[in-house]
Amino acid sequence: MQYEINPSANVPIYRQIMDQVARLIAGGGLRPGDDLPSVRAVAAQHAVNPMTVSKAYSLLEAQGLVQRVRGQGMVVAQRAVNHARQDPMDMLRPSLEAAATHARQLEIPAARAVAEFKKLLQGEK
Amino acid sequence: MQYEINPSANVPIYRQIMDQVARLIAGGGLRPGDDLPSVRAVAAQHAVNPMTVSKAYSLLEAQGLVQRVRGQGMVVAQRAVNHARQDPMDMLRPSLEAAATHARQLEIPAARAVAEFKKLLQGEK
DNA sequence: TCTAGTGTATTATTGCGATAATACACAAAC
DNA sequence: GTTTGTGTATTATCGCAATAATACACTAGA
Repeated sequence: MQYEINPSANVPIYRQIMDQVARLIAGGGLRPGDDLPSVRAVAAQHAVNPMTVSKAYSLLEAQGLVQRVRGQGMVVAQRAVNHARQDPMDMLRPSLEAAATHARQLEIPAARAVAEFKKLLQGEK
Repeated sequence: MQYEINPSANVPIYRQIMDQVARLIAGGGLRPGDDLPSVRAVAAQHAVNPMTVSKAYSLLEAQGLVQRVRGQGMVVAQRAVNHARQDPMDMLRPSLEAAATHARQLEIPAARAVAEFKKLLQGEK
């Protein structure tokens, strides 16, 4: 597993990690019992401070999505799926709304925006 | 004119303003010579500090998108359109890419994501 | 001229995200 | 038992975003 982290994004790193884990659990890419990448591994791969990763994991644990196994690591909680929102679409909608707002401000025709979106969805699978 | 500002977003307020103005100019919603909402008006409407709005305007001026008319206000620069990216789609793509990534992580079928995107584009026009 | 309306400079303060460098408690493997 | 690998607590520092409260320079209009 590998996180997609953008240090220069306007979204805090610890939040990028949290959101990705939450989506992967909701989507099924991460299942109860699965291990999460270790704090140090993530920190090294992305040149990020370990405490930043730890912060993300701690908050995920507080949300009940992840459990800490002492001396071993972080594991997706058994009840994580229940804690995830019922409809994954509810987690996607904010991103779609943002894109729709931007398209409107840019006065890009809906058809063109949709076409480009399709291309991006299919292309990088 | 009215900005859409989300104080609780993870994007800085001054950046939200900047991005909106840039998109409106690129899209044609704001044309050279048009007035921007006054610093104090925006600050009052959104319960935001005037200096935060001023910061956004100053940076937009540094980018050449906007000009300051002393004692009067901010005006969209004549050459603003040239300074805007050639293809507005280039300004939209990042949002679409983010949404596509999220859809993939949530394992939402492309067809469903596209359908929801269409709905959002048409619905709130 | 006076008033109201522009944007801005100034100074100080608050909170958050992130880093750095250690050190600790724990578990699995050899 | 020592080593290696988990996550975490601690303390301090840094930079940025935002606020607060004034004060200034300028312009348009009554």
